[in-house]
Amino acid sequence: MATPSAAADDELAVLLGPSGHRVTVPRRAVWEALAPGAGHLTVDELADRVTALGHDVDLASVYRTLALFEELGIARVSRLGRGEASRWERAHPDEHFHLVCTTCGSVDHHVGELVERVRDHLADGHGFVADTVELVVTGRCGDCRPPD
Amino acid sequence: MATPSAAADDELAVLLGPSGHRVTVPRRAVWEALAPGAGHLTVDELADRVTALGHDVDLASVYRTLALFEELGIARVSRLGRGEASRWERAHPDEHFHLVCTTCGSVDHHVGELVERVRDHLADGHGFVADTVELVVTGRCGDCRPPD
DNA sequence: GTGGCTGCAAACATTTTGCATAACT
DNA sequence: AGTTATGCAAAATGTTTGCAGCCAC
Repeated sequence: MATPSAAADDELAVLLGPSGHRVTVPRRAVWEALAPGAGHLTVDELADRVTALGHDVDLASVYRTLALFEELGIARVSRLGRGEASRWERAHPDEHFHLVCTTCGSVDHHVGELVERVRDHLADGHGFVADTVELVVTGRCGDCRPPD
Repeated sequence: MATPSAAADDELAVLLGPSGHRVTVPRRAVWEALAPGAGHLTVDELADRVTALGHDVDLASVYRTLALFEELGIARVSRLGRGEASRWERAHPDEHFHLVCTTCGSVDHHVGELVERVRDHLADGHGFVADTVELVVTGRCGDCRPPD
């Protein structure tokens, strides 16, 4: 499959068109690589996936594409660990946070009402209008936790 | 004041002594620069403060010192913005989170029960043992918020 | 056709590391 | 004395940018 699907093509056209940005091969490829279920990808991993899809996109273009996607609100970045690279995913409508296992390195999403609660808490008289809420929890996941 | 105070000296001796680490000039200087109330400092800012205190400490030593302090649990690092450098502070006993204003760039602490609540929430049947909880909220602070 | 987008390469910023020397206990 | 920590310099990493040519619109 060396060509991004027509579906992704259309989808991107809808997402990019209104803002006057062009639909290009690198952008379609990055959007596909960033597919739902792909998890939290570093730019390098993303570039590898793009290559696996049969494209040869420069790292700089991947960075520029991601910056654009973030600006448009269709991708999301998080800084998950110490000294680690940024990790990207498609933006979800759901508020969620990240559970980073320090043993196996897995990163899980955790959708919950917690993030919303943070927002509410701040809205109540703290004079701070929350824009983004980034919640990262490190620890040991169920699989890596030493048995009790 | 070219010499770190005796107080900081004693304090560090207490903090480092038990673990067998030595009390040295760079470590005393970094500990002083990282004084409470100094806010969230980048390594560069920290190095500048060290210089202002009359010392000449190499950046590599600042990094090594901070890594040690973190390992000992007496300093804390956060990745606050996109592409930004890490910011350091002395570790507090209080759980807290950060409010980053996207307009004026200020970073405030916000001590609250929220972080604790996150921990409790995860402990209840999610199989994840939380180690650190990092909560960063971006938005507009009271001073920068447009009047209603 | 034209302006936005890409690839390339080089610059940049932050952080880490190897090694000989200096300093603490 | 015996380590351990430091300074220096170089490398590694992640990300950004300038510019000439290309491509979607």
